[in-house]
Amino acid sequence: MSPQNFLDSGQKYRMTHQRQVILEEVQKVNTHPTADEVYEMVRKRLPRISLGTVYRNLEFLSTSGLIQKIGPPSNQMRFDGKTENHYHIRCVSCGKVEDAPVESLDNVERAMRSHSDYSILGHRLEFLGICPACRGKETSFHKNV
Amino acid sequence: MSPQNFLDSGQKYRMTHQRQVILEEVQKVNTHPTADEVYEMVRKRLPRISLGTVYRNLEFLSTSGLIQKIGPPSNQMRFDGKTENHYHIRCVSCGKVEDAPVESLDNVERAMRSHSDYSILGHRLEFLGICPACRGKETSFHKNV
DNA sequence: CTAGGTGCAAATCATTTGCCGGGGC
DNA sequence: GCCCCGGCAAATGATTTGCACCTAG
Repeated sequence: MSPQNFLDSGQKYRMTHQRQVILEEVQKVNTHPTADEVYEMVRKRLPRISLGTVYRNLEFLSTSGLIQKIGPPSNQMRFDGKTENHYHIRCVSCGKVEDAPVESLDNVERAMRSHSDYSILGHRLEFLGICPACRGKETSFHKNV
Repeated sequence: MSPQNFLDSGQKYRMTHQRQVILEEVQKVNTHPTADEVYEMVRKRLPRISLGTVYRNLEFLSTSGLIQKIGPPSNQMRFDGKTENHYHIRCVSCGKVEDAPVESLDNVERAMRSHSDYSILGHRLEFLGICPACRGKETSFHKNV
């Protein structure tokens, strides 16, 4: 990947200094920081950077595949009347959530119990995909991811 | 479970009309509605209900185990410098996120591909637990869950 | 010169909370 | 009467966006 034009899309994006620093800071730690924490880290090197820029660039970097977003696939909570443990699949295009036809991963959770020093309370598995209704409809993804 | 006192904790909580209606509406559908959607659904039966009440009762019902919260285990996004597919464990007490020592569930994703009519893009597996540092420290959970 | 980038502040969106009156037991 | 509750509106907290300037190509 060229330093200037690292995306193979047609657009020309620059790896600016701010972007570079944010990327380095996120890669440097293994604490999976929040946007605010990244802001604090970056601010030590770039005191005049703004929180908005950090958000913009974290979004940019994760869209580019250089870093990963963890957690909230959507920022809106959803509720489920079924209380048994089961999994979901979320359409990245329309944000719809349905149940996933997969049996419970009890063995995986059991493995975690022995490999980890955490007290394991449970786990959550979610698939991401495009639902039949959305497939073909859109070229780019909806914001609701 | 008695209709009035359905929690085995010492406290006495009532299954009020609003609570009952919210519970029924969430159980009635399989669309995993957002709080707003629940509000709209419930409003058809209780026009004067407020959004705040819906939020309060969804929280109450999920804490009671009568319904389930899906998605955002925390409402704050986190970022990861590692882009390879890997899993995480989140401490429900302090909100910290670490990598989970579990190999990739390629076979599960492959199974989903054949069982589902979604175009599968990927999956996310997250364990919930209490980290060694937090264990013993607290009796009740931090808000950061 | 044109477009992407940034800093800054204001706006948005989901969610939470304080207040206060009302009803169940 | 006491305490849980619900309606309402204001507060909060994370994230996004509009705007004006700036800078690389």
